[in-house]
Amino acid sequence: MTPTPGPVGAVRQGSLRELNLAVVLDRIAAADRPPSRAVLATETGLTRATVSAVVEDLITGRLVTEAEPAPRSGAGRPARRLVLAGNGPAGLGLEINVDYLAVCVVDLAGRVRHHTVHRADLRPISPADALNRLVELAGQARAEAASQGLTLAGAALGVPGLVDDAGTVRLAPNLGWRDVPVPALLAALPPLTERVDGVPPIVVDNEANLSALGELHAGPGGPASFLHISGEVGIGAGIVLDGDLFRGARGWSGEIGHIPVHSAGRACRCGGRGCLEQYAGQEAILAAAGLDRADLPADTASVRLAELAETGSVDALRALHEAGTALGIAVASVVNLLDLDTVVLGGGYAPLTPWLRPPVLDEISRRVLTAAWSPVTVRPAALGADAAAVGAAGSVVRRIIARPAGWLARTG
Amino acid sequence: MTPTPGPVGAVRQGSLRELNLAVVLDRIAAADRPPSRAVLATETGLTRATVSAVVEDLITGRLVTEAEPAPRSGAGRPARRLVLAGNGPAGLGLEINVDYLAVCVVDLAGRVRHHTVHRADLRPISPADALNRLVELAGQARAEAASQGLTLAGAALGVPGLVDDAGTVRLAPNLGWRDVPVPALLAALPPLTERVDGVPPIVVDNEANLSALGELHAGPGGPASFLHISGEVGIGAGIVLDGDLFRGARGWSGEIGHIPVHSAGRACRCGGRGCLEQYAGQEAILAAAGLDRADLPADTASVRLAELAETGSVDALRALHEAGTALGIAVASVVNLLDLDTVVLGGGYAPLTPWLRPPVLDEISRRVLTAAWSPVTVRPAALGADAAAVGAAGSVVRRIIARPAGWLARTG
DNA sequence: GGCTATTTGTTCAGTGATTGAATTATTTGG
DNA sequence: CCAAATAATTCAATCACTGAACAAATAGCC
Repeated sequence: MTPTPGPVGAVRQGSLRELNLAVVLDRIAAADRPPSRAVLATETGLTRATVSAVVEDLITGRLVTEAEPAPRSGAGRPARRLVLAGNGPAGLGLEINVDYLAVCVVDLAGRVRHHTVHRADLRPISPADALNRLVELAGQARAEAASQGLTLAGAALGVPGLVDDAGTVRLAPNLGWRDVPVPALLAALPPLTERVDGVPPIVVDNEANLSALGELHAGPGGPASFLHISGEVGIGAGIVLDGDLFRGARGWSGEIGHIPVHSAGRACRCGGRGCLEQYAGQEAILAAAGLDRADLPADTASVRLAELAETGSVDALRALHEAGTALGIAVASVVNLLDLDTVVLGGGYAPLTPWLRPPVLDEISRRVLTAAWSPVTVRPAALGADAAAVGAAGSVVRRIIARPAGWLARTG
Repeated sequence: MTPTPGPVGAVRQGSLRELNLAVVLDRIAAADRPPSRAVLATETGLTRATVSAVVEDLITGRLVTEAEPAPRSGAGRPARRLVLAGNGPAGLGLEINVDYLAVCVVDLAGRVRHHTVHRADLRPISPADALNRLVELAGQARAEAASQGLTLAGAALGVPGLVDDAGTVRLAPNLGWRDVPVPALLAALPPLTERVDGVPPIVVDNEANLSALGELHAGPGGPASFLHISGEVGIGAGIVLDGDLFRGARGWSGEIGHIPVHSAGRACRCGGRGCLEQYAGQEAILAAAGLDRADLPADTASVRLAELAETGSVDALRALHEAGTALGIAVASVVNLLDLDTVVLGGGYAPLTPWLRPPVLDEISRRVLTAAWSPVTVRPAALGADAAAVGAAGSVVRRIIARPAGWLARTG
């Protein structure tokens, strides 16, 4: 409704080039086919001369390269198509979860160039030890990246808990962490990445947020606004609005697990009654399906459930229907509030989508006033269990794409 | 967390000045005391020379004027303080509600320069007739504005219902409207305002959205993110995130009335059970307090309730407590989801805040995980019943402040 | 009153990035 | 082989910001 270009900071003379670098690079990143300079010029409204100058900066800065020429189409000089560089900066993505550590490297184009998962129950060991193990894995990733010609331009770490502005993990219940000053614990270690702009070498964030970011950049043509729900032991959500992750006033948005769905229902550890988590959390679903959680590692639980449902297990189907209904009630509230048109089921929910989707859609159509005019899409996440780590690495490269001048100023 | 300046469109040569006009004007508008050119320069990071040039453009465009010099403070040449012009463009705000029409004129500085309320039950008459009456009032407002030296630069109309992108009122249940093409009905009438940029002369929007906008710009130092709840016959909410109204994918955000608060509770006309509206809607509160709605006009209901509560009426107090509890349950879900730190009670809720706030805060502290670290403020709306009309007019002038180049290009 | 320090606002040559037209480069089709 | 078509570059002109110098206006001090 408002097509304003939206200025925020003052625009100095130098910012002009700075802004256009970002505009052109973003265009190259968002295009579904590699654009030529001429196409970029018409799309952005800049002159071909300007685009050429901007692109030259991007190429010398190793952010963009010229791709193979396309097969000939019409007359005229063939276009030199531009793609994001595969040998420029890359992002290091880290994840600490209850029973595994994950590390990955993602290049500018969003390709996963390296990926390691280290399974281990992290609850018994101290945060410092967990971080040390992670750093070890990260070191290997760094070497691997270097051998592929990539430069690590930053790192992001996803944790299953609340993180404050300083990067301290205030509370990660399932991990047993409380007030863990991650940046301080990492400061003693040799830096993993180049330092670009004023951004700290490692950004710590909630894993639900990072998973949503991963989903946002997974494909070229996804929706600009959606709700990404991570169904793990707890239920977290990442909210993407207009192509940006919405973090809330303090970065603690997305706590969806305690929306009341059955008000006089089961007591929840949060103090309320009938919270979503009590019906659609992993433990609740497993219990309803008659499975003992101790029998299976957390990360295989949803796969096991999917298998059971596939074979027609009545208990499993009923458990999933109940969970889907609860989820649908909560999602309907969110959709009513934010008018989203897409809901993505991620984390443990992804493989269960075929069974969760019908009751969720059912509750939405019943409770969302506007659903009659505009249907809501419910679909599984494009990224699998690695969404958080991949999203973390992706957030690093997205920062460069959003603000290439910082990277270009790195050396000169 | 992300201090990116955030470019969206390409920046052409001329855009540079365009952007800086917006930056400087926004700064003048947001300042709590009229700033001098020198102050603006240090605040924005621009040179004093640039600021002088930009300010000159703004002054010749009648957007800014020089205020009375401040009482002398220190040494040096006295500053020439800049304020938003009181004789430049102004916004026309219109509101159609169940039992009144409202029209107001707001100048650039946000001052209400003209205000009329016309009481009449609009349910019996046709939308076309209602709009004709409104246009008549608007004509008077236009004349009044002209006599004060103001130029109407646009109009916005608030309606209690769902509005689509084209300005059609898809559904306004309490008004009995369905698919009313407001712009087409108004097109036959002489234009009320100047045409600036590409914006249609009258923008139609939901009244809850406009009320939230009004609240956003009511004071100079309000919070950047908050939830504004309009408690009328229905319950609507406007969501302000980072200083911008969040409209959702289709402009239908804020439908908070049907969040389930007592899942096995009263049946709601939406098809669900235990919806918020069934416990905190105007009719529900009145019924619980033992009042007959037919006895009192809708717009006096909440005042009457406040009087009763003041005198200690047990029924009224119990009704308000029950409503506040239901509201608190719903608000807690929203705060968990969006991590907001401020909730504004507007519309009919505003005068009832003293009684609603305690149960609302109670539910929040019980249900919001992060409330322990960061308290949530619950306060009454700064604007009274006129919030929607004032917010509508304010949205017009805010558009000019956000994009002054459009106004300046109007003549030359 | 006159002088100095101080702050504000303006002037002006200089610079950087964009602009638009002209030019070069490279291919298809006749 | 030439004309048409499209892509990319070159270059003088232009526009807005920059930085420093300068003019304006006031308070404090002798």
